[in-house]
Amino acid sequence: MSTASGPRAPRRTPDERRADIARAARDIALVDGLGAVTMRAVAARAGVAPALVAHYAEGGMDAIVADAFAGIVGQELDEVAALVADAPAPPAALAEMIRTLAGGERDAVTAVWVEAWALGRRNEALAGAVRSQMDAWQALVQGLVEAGVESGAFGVADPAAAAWQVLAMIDGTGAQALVRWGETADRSALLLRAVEGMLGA
Amino acid sequence: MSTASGPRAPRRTPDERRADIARAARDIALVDGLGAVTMRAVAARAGVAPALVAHYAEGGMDAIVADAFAGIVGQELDEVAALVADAPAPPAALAEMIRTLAGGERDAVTAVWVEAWALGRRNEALAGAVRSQMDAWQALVQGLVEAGVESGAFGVADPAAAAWQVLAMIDGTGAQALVRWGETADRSALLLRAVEGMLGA
DNA sequence: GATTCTATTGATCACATGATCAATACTGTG
DNA sequence: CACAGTATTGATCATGTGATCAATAGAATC
Repeated sequence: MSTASGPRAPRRTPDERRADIARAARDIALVDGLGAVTMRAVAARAGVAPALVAHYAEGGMDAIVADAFAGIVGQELDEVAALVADAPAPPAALAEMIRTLAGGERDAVTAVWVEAWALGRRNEALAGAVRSQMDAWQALVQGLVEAGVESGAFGVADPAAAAWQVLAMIDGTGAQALVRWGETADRSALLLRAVEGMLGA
Repeated sequence: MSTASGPRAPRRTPDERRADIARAARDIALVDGLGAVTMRAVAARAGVAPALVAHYAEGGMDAIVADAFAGIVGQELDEVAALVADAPAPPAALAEMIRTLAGGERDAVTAVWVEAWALGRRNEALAGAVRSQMDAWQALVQGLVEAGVESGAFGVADPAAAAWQVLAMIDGTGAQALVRWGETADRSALLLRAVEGMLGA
């Protein structure tokens, strides 16, 4: 394989190329994990020479990995936020959120989360991105809890703490599922019941 | 550094040497993470040539990593089990368990857990070890919950499910703490309150 | 003391990683 | 069309990984 990369890639705008590379990095992270987001892997996926990836990686590979994480998780957050916004009421929104998060379709994203926690110890850019995304998630869930409290559907004294607990629960079950522990079948249903209990629904 | 490793290591029994290597692997995992448990790193720590580590690694490096994980987590389980056994009643045992797990003294072990979940995707031996340890933890917590239910301290319909939820909560908060998210000060207190709520204490 | 057994090592592969830099080939401008 | 600007590349470095194997050195046995 040496350093070959086929014919020369068509010339593109730096912004376009940057987008291509970022997209390739996200794809790889989802399929093979964040740890597989390597210079050569991204280059191959983007149909480009490894040196070009390095050229556009201003903060080094660490930055590309961090961006891939932020992109994947940010998109998931957007999708779930839309789901929550479309729900008729907080309880339904909560149910929908947990169903989509623990339904099994998003296991790849869960794996990215877990790997990000681990790799964040050695990649400060990634650690920062992880903290940002966690803040965003906290805000979303806290808003949902507050709406439920206001409508009388939830009975919780401290919405911020409750949101934090709900996220911990979701993250914990997600991590457990990564090694295929416990029955994945009704994972989402069990989780929903537990969270409803925590929120006094 | 090449391949130098100082003077020849004193000859030891295969069992002793195996124990030395395993110990070195555990030490490295606790300080620098499971991902740092490499042939050369273990060899250096054990004061031995890299080839000797390979010689004793019958299942390859993957097995050594898996053993390091099992050793670290197994010891933690033993310690917590002793704590639980010594507690006067289930509620006190629960409080003591959460205090020691989320107190901050065991962050290194938490990091090992999270890294094991991530690495378990590529290291089947490790994944197996992770599942075993999770089963053991589930058994411990479930026993604790059942004792509490029997004594009337906890009000829970399904102890197995409750144990699973408690562990998810602990794991989730631990993972979050890895990237230093949220106030670590009263982490243990918040977690205890949440878990008590889940158990109807 | 000589000999056998084996724990231990050095040297070396094959491969993968991130990174750098001069050289190349394309695009748009004059 | 000629030319300047720059996106893209090949080659190469330094480093790190797991693994293998013949050679060595030290202990136990006779």
